Amino acid sequence: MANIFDSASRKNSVFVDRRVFDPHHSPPTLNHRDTQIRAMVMNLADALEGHIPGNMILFGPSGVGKTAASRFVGQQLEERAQVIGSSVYTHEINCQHVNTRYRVLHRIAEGLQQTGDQVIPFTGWPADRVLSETIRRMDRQGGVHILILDEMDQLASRSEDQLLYDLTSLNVLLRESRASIIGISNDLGFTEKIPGPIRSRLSAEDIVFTPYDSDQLSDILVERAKIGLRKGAWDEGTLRFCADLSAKEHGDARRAIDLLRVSTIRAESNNSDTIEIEHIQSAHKQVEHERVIALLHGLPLHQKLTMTSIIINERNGIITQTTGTIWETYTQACGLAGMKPLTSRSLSSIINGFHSASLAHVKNVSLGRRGRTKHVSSLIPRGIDAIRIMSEVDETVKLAANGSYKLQRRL
DNA sequence: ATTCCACAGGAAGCGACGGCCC
DNA sequence: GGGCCGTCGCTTCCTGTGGAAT
Repeated sequence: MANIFDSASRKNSVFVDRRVFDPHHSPPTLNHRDTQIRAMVMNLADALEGHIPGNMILFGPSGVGKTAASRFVGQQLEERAQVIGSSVYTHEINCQHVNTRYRVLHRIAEGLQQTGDQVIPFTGWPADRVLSETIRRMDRQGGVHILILDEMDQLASRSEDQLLYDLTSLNVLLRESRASIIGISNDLGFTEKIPGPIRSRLSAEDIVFTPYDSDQLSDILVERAKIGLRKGAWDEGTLRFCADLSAKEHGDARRAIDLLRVSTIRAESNNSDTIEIEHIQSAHKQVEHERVIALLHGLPLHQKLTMTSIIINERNGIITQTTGTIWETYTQACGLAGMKPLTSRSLSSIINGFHSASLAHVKNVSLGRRGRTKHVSSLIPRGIDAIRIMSEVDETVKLAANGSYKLQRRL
């Protein structure tokens, strides 16, 4: 008797090893980042002799290998230290989530937890107590501690000055160990936001990562395909197409690899033994749609109402939307939904958030005597009914959208 | 050269909430 | 149980700003 899983059998899978397409996969070598890796190695070599390596900040947009490079160099450093009998420890912290003084110190201390140590609670202790416990544990371990702060700009933009002060003063407080910081940031100008005295204590070397071009992305994809895909299931021309598409849009290796992964799934579900251009094209559309739908679903209510207002304005033919026109529609929508609107200050921040998430194109413009404002247009791909998608998870959006669309049309 | 608009966006503070400590 | 601490999502207040209009 046939089994429902027969058709899903992976015997003839185009994949050989899916793990190489995992966003957290660390490749054994890192292509096209030799200059940056060399600069990091020169700095960190001091750690092997027990000296304090200089701090570093890795700059560059997302998916250009900053995190991968720091992880790769960190691993190699720890391995080398073990061989020559020296002590080096790396602590990787993603400041997007771990973004306060308390949490960052907590995370470092947690990594050095030993049996018999008091467990530090998620909240409740005075932050100074967490700091002294962290320092105690670092000293107990000895050696050199490399703190890798991914998305470090989150700390500067949240005025976590005290934390940056603590981290840059660690070597004054530590007796038996040393510490060094590797910051990772998308924002080139973020060090400008750090107060002068802390910036000079940090005195980090800047290492810049530029987006991958089409040739480089193509090399990266070929490397992954050699390990992750069945021989004969792909050719360099198809991967080249995938790389061109990604280079044109973002130069982000992570997204290019994901595009190849989805294209492979497409090929498999079409019972094709090989990945073809059309699989990449349809995967490309699918990836973008899925990204936008996930973002829309996850928006908090007032952000949904703001996005609804932008779309309603567009549907009503308002071509150049300003903060003011969005605010009008938004307050109207809130009224219909029986909600108290947020202030225009908050709306302005929400609109900026849409820009960062690539849900809207936002540009600051000056209209001379008619003031300064933003010009806003949605970046929701055609074929996605954003209001319907947001209404699916939030009845309030439906209520607000129906009413305000009619009202606007009467204007 | 000056005025003025419609905001931008930083800073401070508030209130609610969750958690720990004594 | 009350005090303390950290966090979050706001509001309020404020100063700054580009460039067309005067």
